[in-house]
Amino acid sequence: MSVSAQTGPSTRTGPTSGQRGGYAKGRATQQEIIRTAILVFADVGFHGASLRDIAARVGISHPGLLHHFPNKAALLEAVLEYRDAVDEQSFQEDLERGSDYFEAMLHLVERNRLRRPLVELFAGLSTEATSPDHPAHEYFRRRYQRVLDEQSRLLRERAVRGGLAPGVDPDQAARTVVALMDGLQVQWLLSLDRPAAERVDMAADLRGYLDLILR
Amino acid sequence: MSVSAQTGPSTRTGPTSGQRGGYAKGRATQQEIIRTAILVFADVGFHGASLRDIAARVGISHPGLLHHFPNKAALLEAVLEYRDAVDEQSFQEDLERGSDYFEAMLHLVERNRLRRPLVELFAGLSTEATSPDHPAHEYFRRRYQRVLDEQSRLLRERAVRGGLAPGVDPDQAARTVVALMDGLQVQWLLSLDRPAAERVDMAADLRGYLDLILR
DNA sequence: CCTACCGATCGGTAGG
DNA sequence: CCTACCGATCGGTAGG
Repeated sequence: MSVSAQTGPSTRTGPTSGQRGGYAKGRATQQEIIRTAILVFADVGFHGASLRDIAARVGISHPGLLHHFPNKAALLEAVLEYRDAVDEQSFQEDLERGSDYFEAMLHLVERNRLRRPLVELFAGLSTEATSPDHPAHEYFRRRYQRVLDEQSRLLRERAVRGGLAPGVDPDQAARTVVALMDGLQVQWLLSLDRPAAERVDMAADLRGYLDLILR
Repeated sequence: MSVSAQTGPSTRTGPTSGQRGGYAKGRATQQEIIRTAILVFADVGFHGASLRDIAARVGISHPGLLHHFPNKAALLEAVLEYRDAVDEQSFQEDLERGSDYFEAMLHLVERNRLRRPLVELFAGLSTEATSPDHPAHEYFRRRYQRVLDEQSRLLRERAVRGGLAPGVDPDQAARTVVALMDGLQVQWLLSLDRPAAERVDMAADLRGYLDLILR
């Protein structure tokens, strides 16, 4: 898992394709650090996490971890980029399979049910990072800007085609959709203490709102 | 608070009413610790906060702080109780002044605009505390249970009087209202970087949703 | 010269 | 409430 030599020829660019073993092992270790950091950050937040804990779970020393990521903030950045890449990939694949945008959003929310650590991570960091001096502040500021802009654009497009219920403001609806997804994550995470039948169904509740505003 | 010997006859509960000056100064210090702790917890979260920092801002040593609150979790509890008391008081006063429940909710959200540290605190802690071993986990579990139950009850009452738009499920709407308030807080906090005119108006967006489901 | 780390330790801080 | 500390652990860096 953390040791996969990969010696064969490769057409890839970057350090992945070196001769004599290349950096493949290093990349594999980085991936495992990122996956482990997601679990730990999700559990105790960025401030609460210790590099020693993350490193120990991976089976290396914490200076070993710092060889791959120069500091804690750099690790956080890699984690956020990883999360975005994972989401963006499956979302795009969904769109290419013919889903419309809001369907793809609902599928994304449904997939999140199987990725509790990622949800915990994102929910926790997005609130931690509202502090202007948090290392992920800029990341989240830009992320929300981007997501809200895209959401507004889509709803305005629908509005001109008559796809919005009367009286619905596209910008307000965009903020509401995003807020709803964030807020439902908290309720869903808290509901995981309860039996499966009583848990919050994030996709169903989001669909409930979309049914109110789309037509 | 956790150790109140209470030997003399007193009609009041707690150490507030001692003779010879009593514990008034101690209570004042406790209040200042709580108010300072709100600022610090809001800024860096529970895990990120240090008792020495809070104590220093109050002007005491950190063992001095621990004289008032036996540990970090106890301080957090006091902070949460303080927040609830503040909110509950103004909310009830609002209802007594004749506001209906949803009006009072909107007023609460409007008041939050002037209490950024409390909003940061609550937004941050509510996500931190989704982890089952977080010291505030039980508090938030119960709080959401209570708020959602009350919200559902109110919406069901409205439904039987015909006060809900057709097709709106009261339980789902309850979760949506709560999720919306939580999610909008994150967007509002992030929008504080921007000029006042571009900031998220939490009350307006909540009203937008209520207008969709109430009638 | 490279990689992938190690054991030890830096100055400070955690809760108690 | 203070000073004076504890066992441990924090993020980060030294030389090898």
